Amino acid sequence: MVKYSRQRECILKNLQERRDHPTADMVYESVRVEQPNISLGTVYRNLSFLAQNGQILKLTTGIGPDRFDGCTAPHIHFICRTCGNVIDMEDIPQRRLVERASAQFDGIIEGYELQLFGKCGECLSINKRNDSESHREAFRTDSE
Amino acid sequence: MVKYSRQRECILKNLQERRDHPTADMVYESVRVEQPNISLGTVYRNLSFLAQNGQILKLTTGIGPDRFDGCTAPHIHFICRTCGNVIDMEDIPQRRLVERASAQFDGIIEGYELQLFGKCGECLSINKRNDSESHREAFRTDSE
DNA sequence: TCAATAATAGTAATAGTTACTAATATCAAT
DNA sequence: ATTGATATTAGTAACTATTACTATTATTGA
Repeated sequence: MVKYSRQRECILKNLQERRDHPTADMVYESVRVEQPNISLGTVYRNLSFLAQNGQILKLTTGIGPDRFDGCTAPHIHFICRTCGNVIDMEDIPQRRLVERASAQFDGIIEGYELQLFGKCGECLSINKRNDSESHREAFRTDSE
Repeated sequence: MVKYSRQRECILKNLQERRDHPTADMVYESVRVEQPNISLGTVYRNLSFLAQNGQILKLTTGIGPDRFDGCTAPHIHFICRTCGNVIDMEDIPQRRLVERASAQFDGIIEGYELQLFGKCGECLSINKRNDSESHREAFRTDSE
């Protein structure tokens, strides 16, 4: 039996209002403005709950922590291998993919996930900037 | 400057000879037969190294630890949401996917990854077995 | 209003992975 | 073959992301 909770509603609303793909920790920091006493465990628990209910998406990118998406309409995710950010792209439907795959398989295919990898526009321009600067100064690290 | 190491060769050979998709720990246990003193850190370091060189694939499934694949020829991975195992499937090329995606984007798309999710044949039959047994006995947990 | 129990905050524990360091192995140049 | 530079290692510590635990609080149906 599922009971209402102010915290869960706040987490869902937060995800639906924003257009990025935050980590659990980013949601935590953001929701803390309205719910100062909310705990990180509650955020994780509710993100899992909401993802299992299909109200949000959980994205495992392989680069840093998992990310979450309040938009459940079909679309593709581009993942930047440099900064780890996720960028939404228009859906490009893969026609008959599941049928064709099922034909060579004795399990059940429930769905698929298509992720694009590469370098985002921002990381590209940082690259260019660093390249041109490298004539006059040493390599600049993240930590400064 | 890359230097030869017996350990790295052994890890690569192990992955190329097997047809499953082992975790780092599974590779470690397997390689330990020939290299009893190899350390888990060495396995992780070399798996990352080989993946970056394109000699093996690193698969982040979102279910349990990362998995590795010695077969770099294009093919699709099915991931069982119940047991986490990865099963190879024939390639179903996504024609013009990257071109179409690039058109709406200012970054660089280097590649894509298509993963199918569902329930593998083995987990399906365990389900059926449990269903029919449930008439006579209580639910059997993993831990016994 | 009350009892049952779902959900929480806060914290501890865990899994997977990476970082560190002194010792060892590789390899190009003697 | 010997040497020196340095890549790689084993072993261990540290870290990050996530889950589990527990006493307390909130929700809800009766």
